[in-house]
Amino acid sequence: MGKTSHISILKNPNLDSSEVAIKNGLSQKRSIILIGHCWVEYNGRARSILEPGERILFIKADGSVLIHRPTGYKPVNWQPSNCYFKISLINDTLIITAIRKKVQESLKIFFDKLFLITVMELVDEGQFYLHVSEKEIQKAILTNPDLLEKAFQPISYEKKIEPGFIDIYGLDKEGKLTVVEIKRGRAGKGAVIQLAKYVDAIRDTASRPVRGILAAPQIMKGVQKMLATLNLDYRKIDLKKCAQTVTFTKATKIQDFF
Amino acid sequence: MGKTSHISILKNPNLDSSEVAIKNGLSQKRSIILIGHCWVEYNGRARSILEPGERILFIKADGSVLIHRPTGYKPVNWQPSNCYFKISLINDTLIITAIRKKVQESLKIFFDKLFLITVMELVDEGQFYLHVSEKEIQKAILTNPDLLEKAFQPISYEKKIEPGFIDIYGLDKEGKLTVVEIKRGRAGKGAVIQLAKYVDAIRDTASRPVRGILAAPQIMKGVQKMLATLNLDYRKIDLKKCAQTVTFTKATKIQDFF
DNA sequence: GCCTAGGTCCCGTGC
DNA sequence: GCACGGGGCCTAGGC
Repeated sequence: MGKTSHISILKNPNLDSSEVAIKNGLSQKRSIILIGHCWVEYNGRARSILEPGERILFIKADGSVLIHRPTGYKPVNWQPSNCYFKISLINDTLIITAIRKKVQESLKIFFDKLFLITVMELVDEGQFYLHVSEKEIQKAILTNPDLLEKAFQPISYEKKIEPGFIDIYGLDKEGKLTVVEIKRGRAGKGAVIQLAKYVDAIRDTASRPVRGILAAPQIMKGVQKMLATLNLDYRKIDLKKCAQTVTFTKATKIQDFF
Repeated sequence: MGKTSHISILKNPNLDSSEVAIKNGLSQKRSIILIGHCWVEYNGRARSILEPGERILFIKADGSVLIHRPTGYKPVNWQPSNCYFKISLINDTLIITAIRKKVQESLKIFFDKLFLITVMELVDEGQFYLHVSEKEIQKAILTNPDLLEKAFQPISYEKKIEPGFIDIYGLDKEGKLTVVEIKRGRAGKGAVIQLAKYVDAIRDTASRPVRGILAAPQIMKGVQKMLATLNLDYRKIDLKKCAQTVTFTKATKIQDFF
């Protein structure tokens, strides 16, 4: 039995002490990893049987369950989060049952030998970002203007005018002057006001028709209406495609991408 | 350092010995679990950043990678099987890079603290059996066509036509050409569209009347109406009878499933 | 390599 | 609650 500030370990535990350790871990909402020899039955939307073998069982703090074989990206059996557990020890077999209530589904794991039990309390407050920055969206659109709109032609970017900088300035497919305001996340009314300001400024100096486009992956409630009132457009931006464009151009330029 | 016949464990290892253990584990095609404090960068089809926190890194013997946070069914970052690795130790940071060659993608995991390293050789030869899959329903209907409809005669299955594959193709009791689309769960509008697509394709090539049947245990709201509009039929599938049919033919013993 | 389709898909979003 | 679409979907099967 080893112990750190975060982790308790049991090596080659007998099934009795395993039962205790698992029950304690579950009641304390810890994450648990069991490595051992087991077989599995699943009953629910479908049914499955997994014959005996050595696997890794991972029970997370939120009640999700994963059973992993030594190969393959996917767990062979699993249960999504928020399931509850029953632990029992019958005839030298430790039985862990994970039950989902919403969808009537149960997963039964039978262990006859455990090699290692790890019970952890992991502290993980880090944010996860699946994204590209506003600069990268800009770069992606400049590289591949179709990401904004078919046949768009950029003229300049970060163009300085009186009220500030225009993200992208160009011509649409009909040759109309166009101001593009980019937002990385869900665009709100502030973005619309910013765009309207630039469009007005350009219209004043150019004294010819000017289009305004709000480019963002999403817009907030009511923004569509506001845009319509001000006669501005919204173009949905596909962040994934932007990421691909940026990554690709970067990778071809910078050798040591990998 | 503890050791069983299958498993090597390092508790609170320093980064130097971690580097050695991981390199050895990889070269011997073992499965490796790392528990520690890390941050992650992913670059490929999309891009992501995961800020520092305590997680579990799981590298499988086939070169698949999973990074799990303390909650959630899915790994926060991952790499499918067959990727290769680079391990380096720079400025008190252990960097594990997992690279996919087919799709140009890289995953970088940076550890500044490791709590536990587990290196395993898991022996897992057990077979996995999944029942009540779409394939099984298909097999059941082919074996006993009455499960679909009285006097139905299958001609072929997985028949390739222009838009895709027809699950079952046959003749109904009146000898009319029939396309069957099978769904294992509750069939939605997507299934109807799929069916309609195949029926149209067959009608074009056969230039005679063609029936379309959606075969599923249940259908979603509005699907019945959609089918009626498109002049397609629905046949409710009894999963229990399908399972029995397949069980009998395969002579596998799956008692009290239902 | 591309395309097609299934999945115990899971998961978010909108109704 | 149900229905629908997206995912770094993954994976298997054809061509």
